[in-house]
Amino acid sequence: MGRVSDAKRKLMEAVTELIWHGSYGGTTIDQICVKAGVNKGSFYYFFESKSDVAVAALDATWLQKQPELDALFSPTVPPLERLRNFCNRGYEMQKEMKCHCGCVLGCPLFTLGAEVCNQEVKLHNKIKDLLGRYHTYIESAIRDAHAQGLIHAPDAAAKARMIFAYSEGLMTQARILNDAEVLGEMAEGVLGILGAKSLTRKAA
Amino acid sequence: MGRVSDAKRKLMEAVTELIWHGSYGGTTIDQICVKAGVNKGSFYYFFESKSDVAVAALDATWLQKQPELDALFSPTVPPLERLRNFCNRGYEMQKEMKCHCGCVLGCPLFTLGAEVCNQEVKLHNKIKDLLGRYHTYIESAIRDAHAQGLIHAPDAAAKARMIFAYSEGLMTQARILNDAEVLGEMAEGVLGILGAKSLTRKAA
DNA sequence: ATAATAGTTGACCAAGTGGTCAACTAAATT
DNA sequence: AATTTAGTTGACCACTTGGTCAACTATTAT
Repeated sequence: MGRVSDAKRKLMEAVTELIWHGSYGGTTIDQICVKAGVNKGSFYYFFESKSDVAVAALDATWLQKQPELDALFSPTVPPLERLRNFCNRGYEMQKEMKCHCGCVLGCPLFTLGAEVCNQEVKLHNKIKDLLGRYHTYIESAIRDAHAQGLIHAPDAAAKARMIFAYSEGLMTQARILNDAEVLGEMAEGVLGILGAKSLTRKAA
Repeated sequence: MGRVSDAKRKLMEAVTELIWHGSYGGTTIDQICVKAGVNKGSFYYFFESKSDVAVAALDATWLQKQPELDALFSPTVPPLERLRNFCNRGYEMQKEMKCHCGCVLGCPLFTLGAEVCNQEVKLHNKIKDLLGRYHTYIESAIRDAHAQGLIHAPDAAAKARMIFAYSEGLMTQARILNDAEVLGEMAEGVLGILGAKSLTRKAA
């Protein structure tokens, strides 16, 4: 009933791209509207503010990515392979992005989280929530790997924190250097941190 | 000859604080002037733009920190101890900041670098330069540790990239979570990555 | 003293910002 | 065909932004 529209979706896509390519603070509502091809009046019909549309966009992106992550971290996949595939998927994605648009943009959650953590409470909380989910995937894979005797990691949570910091740090470095190739070592590095000597060799 | 002034220094201090607490994009020249207690006309007497003052501030901060880093990474200090001290110094600094102002702000170079990398060429280059210097300290410590037979790290550069990504990732996570305690594991984690089993035990 | 120099001031401008609104239009319901 | 509803439009506002400038003031060298 009433008119139908994809303006809301277009606005969320626009803000996602602008923030990822540039930054949150440097992105204006006007820019978002222009990029989405939507008038400002329509923006305020759907959203209250920039942080509002950003939160909505993160939610939408997550819903889109979750099935992919569930597949990657499926318990049917050997745990160390889950981690290796996760790393290599990140590597491939950034390589593709570099080809497509010339830019390596890293992990949008981590970069954005670091930017807004002292200014935008709602957005910050959403990011913490989503980053926590990634963390959960990693931790459960490590726990499984330990349970199956593939690695020695009695404190899976601690190892997960290490892997998480390392992978996000590497992603951010790739962004800063605009070089996807620094991610080529990620899977190896992660398995090395876990002490999975035998599995360190490549096996994409 | 002519009038003397500390406005330039006050402006650099102001921009440093504003960017570190908040973000580059969210900081305006007006804010910088207000915080520094300086008129806008004076701002443009000393600097051309926001990115200009930011670059100058980074340079000034580096000059201030360099002696401290030279001491930390002095060749007279056993190499693994250099790294442990470096990590623990970061930990202590962030803990102190949390007490002082309630905020854990992480590494300003890394956060800022991730924010501006696709927008501010000069600033971005300066940041890459400075981050590279940190990297150099780390790499040389690892090379020395290997040479002295303390660890097995024939590819010191690769290990340095890992340590760098891990430590910066952890710093950023501390910022996002506003929790300095995640940095408590840093020294241990770094030495673990280097395979320095015997030295993993604490010895601040 | 005076002239040269280094720095300050605050008014001013054009452009951009976030945000509002009443009038309008297209689809779905009855 | 009439009505309701969902979405669109673009003009409009007050405010902030980056940036300029001529007049002013404090310091130092001669």
